[in-house]
This record gives sequence, structure tokens and C-alpha cells, in this order.
Amino acid sequence: MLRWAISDIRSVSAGHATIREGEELSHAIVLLQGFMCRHKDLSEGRRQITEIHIPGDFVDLHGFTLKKLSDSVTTLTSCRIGIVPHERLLRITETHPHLTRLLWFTTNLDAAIHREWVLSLGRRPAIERLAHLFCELHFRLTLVGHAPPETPFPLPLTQADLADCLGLTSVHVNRVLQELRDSGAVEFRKREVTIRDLGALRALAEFDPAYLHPERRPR
Amino acid sequence: MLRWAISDIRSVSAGHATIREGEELSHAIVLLQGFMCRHKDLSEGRRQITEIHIPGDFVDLHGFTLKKLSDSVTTLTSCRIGIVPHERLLRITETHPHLTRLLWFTTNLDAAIHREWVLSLGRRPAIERLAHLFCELHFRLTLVGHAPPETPFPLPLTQADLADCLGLTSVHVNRVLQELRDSGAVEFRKREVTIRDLGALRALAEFDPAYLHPERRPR
DNA sequence: CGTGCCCTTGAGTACAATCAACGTTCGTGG
DNA sequence: CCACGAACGTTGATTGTACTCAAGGGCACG
Repeated sequence: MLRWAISDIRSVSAGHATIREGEELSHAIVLLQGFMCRHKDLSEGRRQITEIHIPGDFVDLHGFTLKKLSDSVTTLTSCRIGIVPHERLLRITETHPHLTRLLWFTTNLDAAIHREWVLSLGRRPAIERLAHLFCELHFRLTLVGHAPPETPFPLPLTQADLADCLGLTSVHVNRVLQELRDSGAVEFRKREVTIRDLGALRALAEFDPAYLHPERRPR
Repeated sequence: MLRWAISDIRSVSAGHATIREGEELSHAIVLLQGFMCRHKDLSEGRRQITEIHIPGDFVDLHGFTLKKLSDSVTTLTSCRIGIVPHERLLRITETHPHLTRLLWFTTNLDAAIHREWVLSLGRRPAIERLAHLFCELHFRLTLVGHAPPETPFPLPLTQADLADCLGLTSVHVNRVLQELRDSGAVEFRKREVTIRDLGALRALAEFDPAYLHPERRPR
């Protein structure tokens, strides 16, 4: 059913600004392969990433009702994306209430992730922020089968990207990453995360996956 | 139509935890009068407010698809709230696609506000965060006719509440508030905001109301 | 085998936190 | 009506987390 909604599949290269803030949208994008991020930019090069997208995510489904985004979407790696015309989404809302609620659910999930990030940025110190981000991505990747348990999983972000997720500088991320490595909880090297002690990592981050609503996911 | 969805109207006193994290929901709440906030809590009393709700807001519409919230909702003042059973929302999604998209839109608006907060918390210094929050609330209150232009408008938060919105301590909020007052842009006293120079305030905050999508609001 | 991107380290600084005390306002009950 | 207590706001002194600036190293890719 959702497969039917995809009108086209495309490849996009890494570092490509797929959607720019303020653009008028006529279709939505499902990420099929690769990593993307949503971000907002301020003067003087200040940049804040608002979400990391992994395969399976709709990256701009909220654009179906908003029509214009107030943030941008950029590829972190080369990606394969599915194009879903708003017109087909409109038809789904007219004829498939259940599917509509499912789509609505996925945007609400994004919002729940945003709120967790607000909490991190507002109230967690740098080391907990990093730990929490690793927990979140590990959990989400596991849900879609992209993080084999107990092995390193790919996370194609630079330390500067991590800094833009966490409201830090890359210099500080570098130091905190070393702290995490020394603590034995988790390592991040060459765009790969190796979790050494998941329990310790989650405890440090006060990570509770409930906000990701794994029990209500389709498929 | 939305009026019909409300099964009951209730009064709630100030400081009342209306919804607690993890509760199973069977109805949604529209705020008719008063102020509420959504927040998440961490160990050792750390608290982060994730959104301020004003009259007209659905405070937990995302709970319709998520069923369990990962945050709590608390009244800031005494409030009048409308109860909207999920069962009626379900019926709306089955029979009124347009209205469904409208409800979906409002939850996407919440997410857009969350993203702006992520940006503030991650990349704006304290004074800009405060300025931006005042801009946001002024703009939203104006949209629903609760902030007469050019006069003080009520904002029933303590400095500690502001701190919990902005990821600061109340001590620091106090100092930054004085700075803002001295700058001539805005004053906050006795739970009232007086904007002295809206242009300067918005410039300081780099406030662009586009993310609030005023053009797509119903009513 | 350079050139650019990313990571690492060091030294000095600043913004915001903590700790602590005191002031103000307001509601309540004696 | 005044006395008291609680909640909120203000101020000062000190500390610490994270930033800035700066320089150097590793590595991949052309």
C-alpha cells in the first residue's frame, strides 16, 4: 500500500541539500538507503541538526500538511529515496483512514524524538547528551534491522555533525568522546559506534526507549 | 464540528498535573482558558519544559496516535479544558478527511515549535533564547487574540519556569531578564511581558514567524 | 605526494552554574 | 489588622563546563 504511494525512486549523492528551508513542497520523501539529517541554520554559520534520519524514515512527511518547511534536509551519505506525491497522500487520507493514522503516527514519533532532544539540550551535560544520542540511534537502527546486536554499527557523522546535533563544538565533542571511550561504555571511531557496555551507556544517558514507541510500530 | 467532538468541559486548578508520563490515554484535551505546559523530568529534579500551551491548543493530540505520552502536562494557571474522547477522533478520521488533515496539521505545528526550541537550546545564547521565547509567545497569543498589540500581555510563568523552558537556572534567567530590560527591548515583571521595541527584540532573537505557519491556520 | 578534510591537543577565556544569603510580595490565620 | 510563612525574585562570590583560538597530525583521494 505504501509501496504504491511511491511514484519514483532516486539516488542522491552525499552532502546534497535535498530540501531547502521555505521551499514549496509537492511530494514527500522516504529514505530507503543511507543517512540524512534535518537542520536549521542561524547567522554566522551556527547550525543545529534537529533529527537524524535512517532508512525507513519519512524525512518530510510533516510537509504534507505544512507545505513549507522551516528546516532543511541534507544527505549525510549517498542515499536512495522514494518520492511520494502529496496528491497520493491526499488520496490516502480520503480513502484509507487506518493508513492515514499510521502516517500521522510517524510524524508524532518525530515530535517525540524532538522533545527528547529538547530535554537533552536543555538539561543533560555533554557526556550524557552524546550517550543518549548513541542510545537513540542504536535503538532505532535495531528496530529496522540496521544495527546487528553486539557489533559495531555505522553512523556516518563527523564529530562536527555530532556537535551540531548536540549544541556543542567539535573540539568539545572530541574530548567527551575520549571520556566515553575511557569509561568503557562506548566508542566512536571512523563513523562507527561500538557499544562496549549497553547497560552502562543507557544508565549514563538515563535512556528509556518508551518515547520511541516500539510497540506501536507497523511492519 | 470540533465543538461536537468535545464531550465535556472541566475546570482544573493551577499547578495540577493533568497528564502524567506513561499514562494510557483515552481522550485528548483542548485548552480553552488558561496556560499549561508540557515537560519531561530527569533525576535530581532536572526538568525541561518542552512546550507552553495557550488557549486554543490541543495539549495532547499526539496521544491519539501514540496512546502513551513520554512527557507530562501540567497547568500553570487555573484552566478550563475540553475533553475530546479518542473514540470521537477515530470517527472523525473515518468520515472527515479534511478535518483529519487539520488535526494532523496542528500536531505538525507542535513539532515545528519543538524544532525551533531545539535550535534555541543548541545554538542561541541565553539572551537570545529568552528574546525568542517572548517573540514566539507574543506571536502565538496574537494569533488567538490574547495579546493586544502594543500593550503588556500576561505570561504566567515564574523565572524558574522560564529557566525550565530555556535550559538555564532561575538565577541566570533573572540576570538576563535585567539585561533585556536595560537594552530597552522587552520587560518581564509580575508575569507580564511588555514589549518595548518589537523590531529590536525580533532582530536580537533572529525571530522569523514562518515556522508557526500563520497562513495555514484554520478559523 | 600533495591537498583537503577530519581529528587531536594545548592554552586561555567566558558564559552560565552553584552556593549562599537576603529582599519582596502575598496570602492566611491568629 | 498585624504576624508569619511560603514562594518568588535579587544579588554577590566562586566554580566549572564548554568555547575560542591556534597549531599540528593522520588519512584518503586525486
